[in-house]
Amino acid sequence: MKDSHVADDVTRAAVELFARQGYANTSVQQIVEAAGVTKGAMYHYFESKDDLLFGIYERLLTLQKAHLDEIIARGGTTDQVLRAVCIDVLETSIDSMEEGAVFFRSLNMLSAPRQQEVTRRRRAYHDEFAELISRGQAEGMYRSDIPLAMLVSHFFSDVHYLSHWYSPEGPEDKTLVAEQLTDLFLTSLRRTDVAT
Amino acid sequence: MKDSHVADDVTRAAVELFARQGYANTSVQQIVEAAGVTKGAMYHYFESKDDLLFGIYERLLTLQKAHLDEIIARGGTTDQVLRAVCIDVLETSIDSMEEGAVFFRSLNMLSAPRQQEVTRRRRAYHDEFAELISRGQAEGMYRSDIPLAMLVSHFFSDVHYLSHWYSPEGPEDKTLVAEQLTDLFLTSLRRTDVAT
DNA sequence: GTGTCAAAACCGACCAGCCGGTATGTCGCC
DNA sequence: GGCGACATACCGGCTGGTCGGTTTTGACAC
Repeated sequence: MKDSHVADDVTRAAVELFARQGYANTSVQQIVEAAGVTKGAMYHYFESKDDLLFGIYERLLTLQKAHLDEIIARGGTTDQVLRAVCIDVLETSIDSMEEGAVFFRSLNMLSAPRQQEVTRRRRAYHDEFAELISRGQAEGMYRSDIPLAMLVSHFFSDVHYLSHWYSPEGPEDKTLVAEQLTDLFLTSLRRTDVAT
Repeated sequence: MKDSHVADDVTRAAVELFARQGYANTSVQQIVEAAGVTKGAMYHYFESKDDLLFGIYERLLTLQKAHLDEIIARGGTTDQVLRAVCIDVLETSIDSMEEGAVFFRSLNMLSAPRQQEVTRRRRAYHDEFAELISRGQAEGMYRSDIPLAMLVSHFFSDVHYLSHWYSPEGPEDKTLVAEQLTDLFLTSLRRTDVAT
C-alpha cells in the first residue's frame, strides 16, 4: 500500500466523521472537505467509500492480531497471558477508540464479501482468546459452569462499550481503567470455592 | 383488519430494518414497502423519519423505567433488588433485541433535542442503578475500589453487547442467559474476602 | 544545469439516481 | 358535504462516483 499524506489525511478524517455521525450519514464530500483535499484526489487512492471503511477495519484487525501473537509468544502461565491479553486489548482500544466505535457500529455497511472477511478474522481472534480460557479451565483455575462463548462475549462487551463512557479527557488513567476492567473480568472468571 | 394497524406495521418494519441496516441506510420507501403501506399513509401517522425513530426510543425507555420502578417498589435487600433489576434488564433486552440494537446504534441520528431527551432519561436510569450499588457498598457488601461509573458501565456493556452474539434460535435459554450474566456481574462486584 | 517526456497525482464540473418530504386528489363514512 | 384516511405524482437537494483535462514529479540525455 502506498504512503501518501492524502491517503492518511482522508483516512483520519473519515475515522473521525464515521465515529461521530456514522458511515451512512457521512458523505464523501464531507470527508474530503475535512481532509482538505478534493474528491478527485481521494478517488485516486481509494476505489470507493466502502474501500475507505474497509481500510479502517483492516488496520485495526492487523494491529490487534499482531499484539495477540506477540503476547502469546512471550509465554507465561495461562493466567498471566490472559491477563496481559485483556489489558492490551483494552489499552489498544482506548488508544484507537474512534476506530473501535466505527468497527462495531458500521460492520453491516461493508459489502458482503468484506463483511465476511472481517467476521472471519474477528472470529479467529475470539477463538484464540477462548482457547486461553479453555486452558485455564482445564487447569482448574477458571469456572466451567458458564458457556465458553458467553465468557468471551462478557469480556469483549467491555471493550465494545468503552467508547460509550470513557473520555480521554476524563480523570481516569488509561492503564488504570484497563487494569480495573481486566480485574473485574478475571474476578468473575475465577472459580469460586463453592463446592461442586 | 386494515384499520389503524398502519402505525404498528410501520413501526415494526422500521425496527427490523433499522436494526439490520441502520437508520441512515434505510429509506422511508423501504419501510413502507416492507410494511405494505404507502408513503402517504405513513406520513399521515408520523411527522418525519426522525419521529419514527424517536417512537422506538420512547417505548423502550418507558418500558424499562416502569420495570425498574416496579422492582424497586417491591422491596427486599439491596442484593436481592439489584439482582432482580439485572435479570429483568437482560431479559427485557433479549425480548426487545432489535429495538436494543437500534437504541445503541442510532442515538446520534436523532435530532439534537430528542437526543438530549433520550440521554437524560437514560442517565436517570443509570443513576438509579448506581444508587443501588452505592447502597450495597455502604452496607459493606460490594467492593469500593473501582469507580462507581465503571461498575455501572461494566454491567450495561453486557446488555449492549447481547445483540452481537445472542441468537434466540440458539441453544441458550433466555432466562438462563440473564441469570448467568447477572451472576458474572455480581461475582465481580462482591467484595473478595481477602484479608484486609 | 537544462530540455524532454511519460507517468503519476490531482482537479472539479458533471451525472444519473435516490433521498425525505409534500401537494393535491380520491374515497368511504358520519 | 365535510372530514379523516389514505393514494399518487412530484420536487429540490444531495449522493457516490466519473471523466477529461491540467499540473507535478522524476528519470534520463545532453
